[in-house]
Formats: sequence, C-alpha cells, structure tokens
Amino acid sequence: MNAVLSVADRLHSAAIHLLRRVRKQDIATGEGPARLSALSVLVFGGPKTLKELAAAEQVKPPTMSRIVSGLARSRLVEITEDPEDARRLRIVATPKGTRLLHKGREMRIAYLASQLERLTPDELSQLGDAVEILSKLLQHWG
Amino acid sequence: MNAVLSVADRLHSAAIHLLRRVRKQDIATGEGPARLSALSVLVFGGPKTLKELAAAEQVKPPTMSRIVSGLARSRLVEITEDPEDARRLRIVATPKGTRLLHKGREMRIAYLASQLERLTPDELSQLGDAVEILSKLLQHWG
DNA sequence: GAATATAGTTAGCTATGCTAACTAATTTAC
DNA sequence: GTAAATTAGTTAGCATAGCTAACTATATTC
Repeated sequence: MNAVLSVADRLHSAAIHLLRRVRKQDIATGEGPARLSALSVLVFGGPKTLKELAAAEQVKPPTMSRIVSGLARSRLVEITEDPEDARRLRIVATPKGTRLLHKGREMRIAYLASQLERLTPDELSQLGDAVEILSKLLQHWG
Repeated sequence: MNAVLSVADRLHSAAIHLLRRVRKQDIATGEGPARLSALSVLVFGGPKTLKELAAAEQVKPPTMSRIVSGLARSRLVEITEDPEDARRLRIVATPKGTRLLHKGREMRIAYLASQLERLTPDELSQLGDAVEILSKLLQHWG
C-alpha cells in the first residue's frame, strides 16, 4: 500500500475513535453533537436560513429541520420569519444558546487537551502542524 | 489560548468535517459506519467476544449486540459458541465480510486519498507522522 | 392567472447510542 | 454440593440523527 493510502486509512480510523471519545463530553451539555455543531455555525457565522444551515452541515433539509426544532425547544435558537420572503426562516442563536455552546466547547477542549498533555512538546508541535495542513485541505475539499 | 488548547480545538473540528465527507462513501457499501468499524476490528484483529468488541469500539454491550446482529443478518460475520464458556459468543468475520470491508475501505480510502493527493510529499509525510502520534495516543487514552 | 420553482415540514424508514431489567451460565462461598 | 454472586449477552424502550417521498405555502416566470 502506498503512502497516501496508508495515511488515508489511519487518518480515518483515528478520526472515528477520537470523536467517539469526545462525544461523551458533548452529552454532558444535554444536547447531541449534530445540534451542537449546527449551533456552532449560528454562533460563529451569524443568522442563517434552514437551507443555509443544512448546506453548512452537509445535511438534507428534513434533517436540519428536526435539529433546529430541538434547538428551538431548548430555547437555544430563535426562529423568525424573513420579512422579504415568507418561505424562509431566520434562525439565530439566543444568548442561552451562545453560552451553552461556549461551555460545551470548553469542556470538550479541556478534555481533549488533558489527553494531549501526555505528548512531548515536539509531538504536540508536529500534531499542530498536521492539523493545520488538514484544516486547509478540508476548506478546499473537492 | 495556549498551544494544547488550540490544537485540541482544531483537531476536533477537522475530525468532524472529515468524517462527514467520508460517511457518504461508507453508505455506498450498504452498511453504516458503526458496523464497518466493528467489522474492521474483526478482520484485522481476529475473532472477538461481544464484550471485547464493545470495548474496542467504546460502546455499551446492548449497542454492540445490535451491531453484530445486523452484521450477522447480512452474513458478514458468523457467531459460534465459545466451547469453554457457553455465555460467550465467538464472533468472526466471514469471507464475505472480509471482502466487503476491503471493498468499502478501498472506496473510502480512494476518496480520501484523492483529496490527500493535493498535498505536497512533504505535507503528506508530516500528516503521516502526526497520524501515527495520534493513533498511539488513542490506544493509551485515559 | 396558470405553471413552475423554491423553502420547509411531515411521515415513515433505518441506524446508533443509552439505561434498566431480564435470562443463562459460571464462579465463589459456605 | 448447593446457594449466592458475578458475568455475558439480550430485550424493551427511549432519544438523536440520517435518509427519501410526498405534502403545504409562498414566489417567480411565462
């Protein structure tokens, strides 16, 4: 197996297992990962329509419809009508939603960071560089 | 934000977005990601009991019980009794299961690899080293 | 004004995760 | 040598999250 295939394979496996670990932290916020991820788009990207949110999360509209319903039920987002087009929804994170997102993010990152502390400074630096490469790649994904 | 926190945050985000993309490839095999991941443990790690599989996949026994049922229904694994302890199941990948795993793995990896091809050889090598560090960290997770 | 296109929802399916409560088998304790 | 405790897995029941197909309501186009 050539180098590209080998890296691809192990990268996939590492990503799966990393997220399984982290998911347990997310659950402590009382909201699932799909909701937290959608909420994060709203908090950092501002108000969105349902279709925009679905596209940002790479999910179909009925799926996002349910995610948004859940967030609204927990008062983490607020839904208003678009004054220019009554078909559209304007979805905004509430202050409560923003607070919860930040809290969850802190918990998750603190947990991850506590594990990363085991690495040597050199390994951490290597990992940091690699994540940078990967993030850029994901931004320009084909 | 210090270096550890920053790496933790970006690593998490990259893992989420990477898997969202790859999930679509997995679906083409006709089996979900949890089943493929469990099957992979059997193919590369040999026969396992249900409890061992659950532990390897960081999932509770009832969850793994259903995953294994699904795999058995599709004839991707075979379940026999442990001759030494009738409470235990011995779960083995069938030849069909092994073939499907390799096929799915090829599709997924080919897709990932086609994206990784955009990296320079140097970047790829850095990413490979980092994945190695990460895999080891995940094995000895606290 | 009628046909078409677009935004979201609803209904209904599958898959994955959990806990609680169960059965069956083995081990331990007496 | 049997009763109690432990261990392996299953079943039932709940929630989240993904999908497609079919629907409603609004806008746009012809």
